[in-house]
This record gives sequence, structure tokens and C-alpha cells, in this order.
Amino acid sequence: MYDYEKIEKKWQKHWLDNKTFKTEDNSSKQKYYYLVEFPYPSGAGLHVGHVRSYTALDAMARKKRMLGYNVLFPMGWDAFGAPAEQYAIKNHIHPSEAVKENIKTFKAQIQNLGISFDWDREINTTDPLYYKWTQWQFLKFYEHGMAYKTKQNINWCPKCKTGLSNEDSSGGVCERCGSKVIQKEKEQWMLKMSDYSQKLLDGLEETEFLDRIKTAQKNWIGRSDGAEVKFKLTNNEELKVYTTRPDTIFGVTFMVIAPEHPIIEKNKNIIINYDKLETYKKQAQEKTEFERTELAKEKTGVMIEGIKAINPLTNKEIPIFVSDYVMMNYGTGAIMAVPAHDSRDYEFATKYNIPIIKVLKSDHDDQDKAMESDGIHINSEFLNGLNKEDAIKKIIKYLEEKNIGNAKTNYKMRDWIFSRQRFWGEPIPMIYCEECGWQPMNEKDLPLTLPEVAEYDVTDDSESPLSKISEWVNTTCPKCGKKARRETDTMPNWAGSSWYYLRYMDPHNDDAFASLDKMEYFGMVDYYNGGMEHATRHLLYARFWHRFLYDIGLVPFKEPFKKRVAHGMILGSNGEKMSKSKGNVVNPDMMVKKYGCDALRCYEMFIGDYASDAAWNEQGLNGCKRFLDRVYKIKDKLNNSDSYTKSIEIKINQTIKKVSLDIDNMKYNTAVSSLMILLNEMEKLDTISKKDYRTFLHLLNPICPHITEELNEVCKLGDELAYSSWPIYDENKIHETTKNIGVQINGKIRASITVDDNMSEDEIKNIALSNINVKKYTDNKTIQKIIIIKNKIVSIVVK
RNA sequence: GCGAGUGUGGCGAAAUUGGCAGACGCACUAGACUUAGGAUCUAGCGCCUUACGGCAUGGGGGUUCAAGUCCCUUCACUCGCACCA
Repeated sequence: MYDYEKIEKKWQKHWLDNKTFKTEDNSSKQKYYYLVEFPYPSGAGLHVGHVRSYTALDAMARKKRMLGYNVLFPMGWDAFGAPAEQYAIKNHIHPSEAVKENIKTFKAQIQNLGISFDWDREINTTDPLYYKWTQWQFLKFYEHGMAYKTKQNINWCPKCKTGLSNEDSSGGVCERCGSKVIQKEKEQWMLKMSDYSQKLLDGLEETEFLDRIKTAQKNWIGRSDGAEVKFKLTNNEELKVYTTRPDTIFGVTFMVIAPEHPIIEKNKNIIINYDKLETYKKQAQEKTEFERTELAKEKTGVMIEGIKAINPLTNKEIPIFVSDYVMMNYGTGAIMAVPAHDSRDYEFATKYNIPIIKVLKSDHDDQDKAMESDGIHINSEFLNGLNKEDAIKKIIKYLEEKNIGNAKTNYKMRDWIFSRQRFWGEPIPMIYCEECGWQPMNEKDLPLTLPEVAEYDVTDDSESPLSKISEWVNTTCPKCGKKARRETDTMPNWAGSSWYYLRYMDPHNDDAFASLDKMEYFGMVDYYNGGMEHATRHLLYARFWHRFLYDIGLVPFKEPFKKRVAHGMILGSNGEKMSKSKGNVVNPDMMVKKYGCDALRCYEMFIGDYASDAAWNEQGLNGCKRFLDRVYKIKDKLNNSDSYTKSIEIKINQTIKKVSLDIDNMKYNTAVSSLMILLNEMEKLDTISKKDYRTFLHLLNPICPHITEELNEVCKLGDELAYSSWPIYDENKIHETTKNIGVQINGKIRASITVDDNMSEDEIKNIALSNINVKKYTDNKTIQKIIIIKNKIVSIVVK
């Protein structure tokens, strides 16, 4: 039992006082950039889950320094957002006060863990000196035509009086209060993210994200290749549709348009049942996106009376329906329906008794389904006999020649809704003038800070609380100087986190968000760790933001993150997600107090596969504490030798190799276990050498930095470990010369024999065959085959 | 529905990628030391069987001298996406 509290405090102070982990700005060393997602400093304090990912990256960062790299490993605070705002409203204080308190707690908690962050680079998204640059970058978006204001339907909670993201309104109810979410039309600032669909898709090639993260991003971007086709209408207008299967055009028996499609309004006077369509549209709009897209729902629709469409290939008249299974915001808001080969169209056609024409030959006739796969075309004139791929090529060529259509690629990804009706966010630096319209603020007037008011509340009219603070709102137009009003919406939470990794490179720069030469030196984040929940949104927003800055020449590299990894969650001891209401929350401070932070770090690395969820088990933590007690105790066995003890030399070399590889591959659990094995071996000896011990401590240091530095110091084993070169192993000393291997007879292990490295196959064969346990199974049998795999196994087949 | 992943002792998990399944740790059992033990040490610990031995990596089948690992099939769970035309 050692005094971990004293030791840990001592080294934490030592590291802070000496700025041991300060990253050099202008270094001749090679850089390496480790990034963990910066936390939202909530009132609840640090979660044991934070400990897991911070320790994991800390271990890699510490090891990398020992290999001679200039490691950038920073930390900061993503502190805008609703909880701080709610807390502030309740307690009648400014949110920045709440944030200040929370950061203080978080920082102390993290420093208690001995994570080797460079605290001189600490940033805070709510600091005006930081968000000045977030606002400045918004102005760049605006300047380049990438920011615009438009009316948008947003999810709206009538009780909380606030707009909600899709995530906060999943299931059609407000996540906070459970009210039914409605759709509300609002003017919103948008960023033209859709312009970057293809770039963001292509950019993935330059990254080494986990496959599942790449896939999630690809799905989100949602590229699909197809064609747009113009259908003539009986009133001589045209209806343009988007389809991925233009080859099935001979099977089109009706059209479907979205309820909001402008063609309805435009032809009000010739549509006989216009009122009915209006009613249907209203009903559809009352539904949330969730309800509208609910799978189980039966399809509904209304046929337009008064206009029909003409299939350009068959020249037949076909009916047009309005239905909410077609969305206005994808493709053209209109489709050509091919019920024989699209399940949704099939469902609709069956319900409304619309003819179904097969244009693909299917092997097995399934009467109740649409045949959606590839197939040979039939009933399709010049496409007959072709497969899908060839038919698509041919029909697109035809459409283009006849000027009735063209190839077209679509993306699901939409523009980024960039407005929030909140107080606690970066104010959008735009000013509205009656005469000049929307005007950007002058750069020199940034930052546009939030007003220092203690009292504010949400408004009744869905406006931001800022709109009520007239002394803040009223200003002058930057163009004409007349009276004008500020934009009162603020930016979403995702804004400040879209570029924070750049600020770390140059956190105190007043002239730029980061200088070009520093960005050139530090370059891409080499290793970025974060939760799976950010695999799409945060990661896409940041990539988009970065790519835009690159395109306008403000950052020197295309993609922000090289590698992206995701940690698994730490669950409560009951296997459920930790939550106050379930009473299964583990407080890391308590664990540090009871077991020491080295033990906590060790346990969280040992708990299991890094990417998988793991349930908390305090007894497991106690096991790691016992391990460290033994690490401490074995110092009593030290002798004065400066070379490895012969009998464990191979084990030590093997362990160096194993731990090195395991830390690189984030297989911390087996890294710890191999160190436990090595300790077990050392405990069997009467005495161990200084070199044995120093190497052991060195290997354990990235995971348990305090106890290892302490023992290294008190046992006078050598320089401080933090920057001592990482142990190297001798390739010639990792193979054992003699080894026990198994002997199989007809596939079952029957004996174990000892073999030597330089034995011939014949010698091994003889040893195996003369083994008494082997003889039992070979006597009176014919040996048909003997297979010898060197150093692994002997396999004998008898009959 | 589509896509990805997971399934190994009482528990968390290993398995050098086809070569002695269960390393390491937890829990448990017995013993030692002790006034005491929720400390420490020693030994045991997949299941069945007194033993010889047999059976075991979700289930079923296959390839192989040899399968947790490869192939086919099936089940269960988890996570994404989801009327995207």
C-alpha cells in the first residue's frame, strides 16, 4: 500500500509548474496532433466516460513524446448551449457565470487525472476572444455567397417556445417536455452546405476514418445517380421528375407530386378539385416530418382532376396524384411512378386501382411485391432485352437527344440551418437596414458580444431572447449609417466546434484565427477521438467548414482530420447508461480519492475493447489498485544491476513489443494484461535488476504516469520518464528457444512435448512418437500421416 | 425493409490471424499468517464424470490432419439509415 494521493499530487504539481507537456511552436521535431473532442462543461461534472477517452489519448501522446515527437495535445471547452442558458434563467445570473464555475470544476477534475494536456492552449468557445473568429468566419461565408436567409419549416415545441433539431424532436415529441412538436415557418440563416456534397464525399478518401464512420457519412450525404425527365402535361406545361430508374419509364402508369408542389397553385383555375388538394396539403403540413415518413403508415393521396400527364415514351395519358410520400425538398418534388418495380408505387397503385405494367422479366413471380432488382427489360420497345445498366445508359442518351431529360445526380444532404432562437450562442454579426437590407458587420467591430444582462427569458413569439433587449438590438447600418436592427438569432452549438482544432495551433493570436505558418506546421489532426454520436453531424459540419476555409485560401490543407476513432461508453454497473434517475452514476472524483487516479486510469484501459461499451465494476478497479500496490512493493527486490535479468530477458523483450503495438492500436486491455504477466514473472524472482524495473515502469508510464515517475525517482533508476526514449526490444530476444507444443492424434490433443528451436523435423517426430501418451493412441494402429508445424503443433493421423 | 456490427466460463475478456480455447483480471473455494480482515500470501477454479474419458466458442451443416477463426445456412441482440424516387 503506497500513498498514492501524495504521489499523484506531487507529480501533477511538478508537471504544471514545469510545463512539462507544453507543445513547442517552432520545433525542428516532427509534429503529432492528438485531439479529443472538447467537452461541454455541464453542471454534472466529469463523467467516468471522459476518463476513458482522455486516458487513452494521453497514453498515446505520452508514448509519442518519448519517441521524440513534438506532440500537440490540447483541451478546451465547448460551452455554448441550452443547459447553461436554462440554468442561468432559473438562477437569474448570466450564463457566462455558470460556465465559469463549471469549467473550474471540470478543469480541476481533469488535472486530478494527470492528463498531459498543454494547458497554455486552453480555449473556450464562449470567450469573446474566441467567438470573435467564429463570427469572422461567418462573415467569410456570407462574403462568398455561402450564407443566406430564407423561410424554413422548423420543428417547434409550443411549450418550450423554441425551435428543435431533428434529434431533439425524435418521435415527434419534444425531448425536454414531451409536448407534440409542430412545424413552424421561420426566417433562418442557412449555410450552403449542399454545394459541398461531392467535395465532402470525395474528401473521405483522404481520411482514415473507421469504416462505419465513413459509411455513416456517405449515407448522410446520400448521393444517388439517376435522371431528370420532363413529362408534358395536358395543359401544355411540363412536369419534371427525378428518377434513379429511367430505364423503367415504359412502366410508368401515374405521376405523384408533393402536396406543396407549385404546379397546383399555378393551375388553380383548371384543377377541378382544387379545394380537396388544399385540404390534403393542410393535413400533410400538420404532420411532422416524423409522422410523414413513418414506415407503418398507409399511403394516402388525391388524384388531380383537370390535368393529366403524358408519358413521353408511350404518349399515353396518365393521372397525376398528390401524396405526402413524395417530398418537396428532394429531387424535383415529383416522381414518375412505376408500380411494377417500386414497392412504394406498388402499394399506392394497389390501393387506388391503378394499372401495373411490368417492364422487367423476373425469374420467380411474386404477385404481391414490386420487382425492384436488376432484370431483362420487356414491354420497353428499344430497351427490350437489355439489363439495367445498359438500359439506363441507352434511355439517358435517348432522353438527352430528344431533349426530354438528362442524367442527374442528387444528394440527400441539405443546407445547414444556422439560426437558433437562443440567447447563449454566438450572435450572428448581421444587421438589417430598411434601406440597404441585410448588411454584414465590419470586421473591425468584432466581436459582437452578448449583452451583460442578468434577466431574460424566452419570448412568446418564437424570437430569440436577444430581440427583447432593445439597447442591444438597435444600432446603425454599416453601409448608410441610418437606424438599423441587429440580427437576434444566434449560431448553433456546432459552430464553435467546427474549427476549434485550428485555434489550438495558435490560441492567442489576435490578428487571425490561426497563422498560416502554424497551421502549416501542425497540419491535419492525426488522431481524433470522439463519440459515435458525432460521426455524422459534428464531423460533417467541421469538414464542411474546414473545406470552405481551404477553398478560399485560409487554411493550407484540405481535410481537417486524418484518423477518427470512437470510444465505447462506460455503462452503470447494471449495464444501463449512467443517469441520475437510475442512480447508477459513478463519480470519478470519488474513485480517484478511494483508489488513486493511476488505478482508475489503469482500470479504464483494462476494462475491455476500447471501442465497445463496458459496464462499470468497482471490484475490477480494486484489482488494478492491487496490481499497482504490487508494482510498488517489488522495489524491495531491486539489486544494482544495469542489465536485464537473464531468466526474464525474453519476457521483457516480448512485453516491450506487445505494449508498443497495443498502445498504437488502442488495445490497452492487452497492454495492461501483458504488464501484469511481466510483473507476475518478476515476483517469482528473488531479485530484479534496475534495468528490469526501469523498463517495466517505462512501459507502464503512459497509462499510470504518477506511480511510475515516483518509483523511477525514488529508486534512482534514471531520468524523468516523461521525455526518456521509449524502450526498444531486441528482435533476437523475443523467441523462446525451447517450447512446449501439443501433439494431436486424429484431431485431438493427446500430449505435450518440449521442442528446441534447432531440432530437425525427424527429431521432433521421434520425440512425439516416443511419448507415452502418444503411444497409447498409436499402438496397434497404422500411422498414415504426420504433420509438423514448427513451434506450433504435431498432428498425427492414425487408422 | 436496407446497411454495419456483436454472440466464447459465474462476470469483464484473451487467442501471435487456421495450430494445446479460456491468457490477464474479477468473483468464488480451500489453506497460511493474524486479536481481527472487505489486508496480504499459497493453491484451486469451463461443463459432465469417483476415475478413464467425454462435451464445449448462439444453433445446424460443410471444407481441413487441425476451425472461435474459412464457406453455406439459421437464430438472437445492438447500432446506424429509412417513403430520398
